[in-house]
Amino acid sequence: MARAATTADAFNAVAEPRRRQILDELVEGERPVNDLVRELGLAQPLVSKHLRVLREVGAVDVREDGRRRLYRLNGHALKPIHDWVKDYERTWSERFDRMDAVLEDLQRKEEGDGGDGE
Amino acid sequence: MARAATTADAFNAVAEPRRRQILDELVEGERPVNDLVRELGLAQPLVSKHLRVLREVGAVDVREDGRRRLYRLNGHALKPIHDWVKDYERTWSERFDRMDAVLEDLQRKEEGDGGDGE
DNA sequence: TTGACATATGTCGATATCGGTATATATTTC
DNA sequence: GAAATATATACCGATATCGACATATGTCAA
Repeated sequence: MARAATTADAFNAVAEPRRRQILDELVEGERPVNDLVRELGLAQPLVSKHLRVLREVGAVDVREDGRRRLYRLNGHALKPIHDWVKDYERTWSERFDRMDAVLEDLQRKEEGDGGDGE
Repeated sequence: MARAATTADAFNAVAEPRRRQILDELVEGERPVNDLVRELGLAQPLVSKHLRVLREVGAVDVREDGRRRLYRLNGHALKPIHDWVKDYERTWSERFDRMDAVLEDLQRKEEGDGGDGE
């Protein structure tokens, strides 16, 4: 055994900088492959392959248009990533520190005058 | 040329399910390697290697404690991931759809009676 | 039909990665 | 000092991945 499956999930799909670039382009809207090739400055086959990976994890959808294929973003596939990192936000965000402070304050107050007037 | 650098950034570090597991354990607090070995059920050298990757991207810090090494989470390294994926949230979140509706509504109103009463 | 255009796929080479096993390097305990 | 414990590193094999190039497939235009 060696090297567990990788390209099969959103986390891996997005680990490739070029694939992130592609998604960033598609945020602007539907685009044919050739546009991406020009915008990223990559070889066409390479772009097609990256698109395949993105397609396989559901991050993009394709639509036929004559001899072109229009790729569209499907950000829903990225939700698991968002959900996962979200839980780590408290580690760096000061907002949480301040929220903690407020909560502590509240608790202290409640303990201090348990049930007093107002 | 082949296979661009990978394990060098947070996105790749986190693409490995086991490494995510390790981080998830460390959210609970500082832990020695052996605890992680037990909790993940992996071979010790493998855990050490994954920890090395996480260390190199700054996602964990180490502290010596006798013959043990205590690893601690440093979620700050995950911020770039959060920042990136955040922009895609609008793709799946209904909140944004409703916000768009409200904004459109406001705009329509403003255009409808440009500068009228009140 | 022929040729130009748009895209996907196949093959290949170089290399990175994961996991396993063995071993090195502390550090504590006896 | 010797044995035991905790962790890191080195090496190896299998395989996946990226990028390059060539080529297949499909569509439009003349």
